[in-house]
Amino acid sequence: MDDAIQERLNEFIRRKGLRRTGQRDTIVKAAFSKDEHFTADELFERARKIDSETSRATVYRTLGLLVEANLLREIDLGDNQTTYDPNFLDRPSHNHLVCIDCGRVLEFEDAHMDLLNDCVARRLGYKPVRQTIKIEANCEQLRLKGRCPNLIATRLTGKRLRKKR
Amino acid sequence: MDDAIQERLNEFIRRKGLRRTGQRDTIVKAAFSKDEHFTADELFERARKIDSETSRATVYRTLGLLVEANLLREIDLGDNQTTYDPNFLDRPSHNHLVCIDCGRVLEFEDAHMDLLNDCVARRLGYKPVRQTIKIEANCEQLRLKGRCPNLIATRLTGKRLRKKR
DNA sequence: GTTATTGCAAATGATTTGCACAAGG
DNA sequence: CCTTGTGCAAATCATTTGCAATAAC
Repeated sequence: MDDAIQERLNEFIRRKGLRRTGQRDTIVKAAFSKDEHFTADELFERARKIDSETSRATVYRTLGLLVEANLLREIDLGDNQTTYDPNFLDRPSHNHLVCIDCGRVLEFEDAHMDLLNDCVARRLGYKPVRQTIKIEANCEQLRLKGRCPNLIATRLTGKRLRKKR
Repeated sequence: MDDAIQERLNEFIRRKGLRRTGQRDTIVKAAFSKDEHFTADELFERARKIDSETSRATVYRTLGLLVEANLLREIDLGDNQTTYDPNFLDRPSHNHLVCIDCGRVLEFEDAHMDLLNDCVARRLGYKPVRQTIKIEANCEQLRLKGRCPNLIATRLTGKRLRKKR
């Protein structure tokens, strides 16, 4: 996957008269090492493991570039920080379901949905550019059986249970 | 409209063992005086016109209550502050189209969309609680005719052209 | 009278920025 | 070289919170 990303980034960098640097390579590598969503701070931690000199400021600046180059997309998971989604290159129009119980985020795609949104926008006199759908939902398994493996895993790791701060 | 809101708020306040206060009445009046979306700061300004003693802290605390009571809903317009939508009592499942050109926000409802989201969530094993759709789009009028009345109005008032901070 | 509420100022936490130094082309 | 990139620490900005004074019930 890294090749396509590197190439798009190089192209973007060239077009804007910017420079390819070691720091940017490090941060890009960290960002696309998994297909998981991440926050600026999580990326900072990952990048530090590759190069411990990495600064938060550069992480933020590089995130800005990657979003502008359409390699990352900002999503809002309802905690008060921006989450970055590295999966829009592969699936350009996916959306998110956030489990209210455990905070788990599922991605889904639906062509009908895309089409419908497109129609709605046009009917209103607009040309749709981007659509964001977030479904917040409860886990059926938890509701019916009183337990949900994700919730248990979440509690164990303490990750992604980010409500309001 | 104010009656239904007051009643729901009173009920909520009673149920939680809270108190009805002059400040809360002021802020609620300010919040529901128009059907426009607003930010905490905009509400603070409005409330100040009714009672100049009003503090920002109380506005934030009251906003929290109103959201919890389902009288207001938080929406994310992509600037870095929470926007509050007072129109969910009337139209519980509406969504938003944000004009990329002028920042204007249009509300729309679509039953097919609701149904589709519902199906998608259930197929994934979840019971949908809330769904948020945001369409970002360009104004056709602006694109075709080179001008858009909203854009002009926006530029004149300087309001709602909030990009990133 | 208790307990919740308020205003103020200080604290917080994510993100941004100014600046002097370092590194790409 | 000349300009862009980087780390650091300080600055921002929306939002939250501790606390002493005040107001509901």
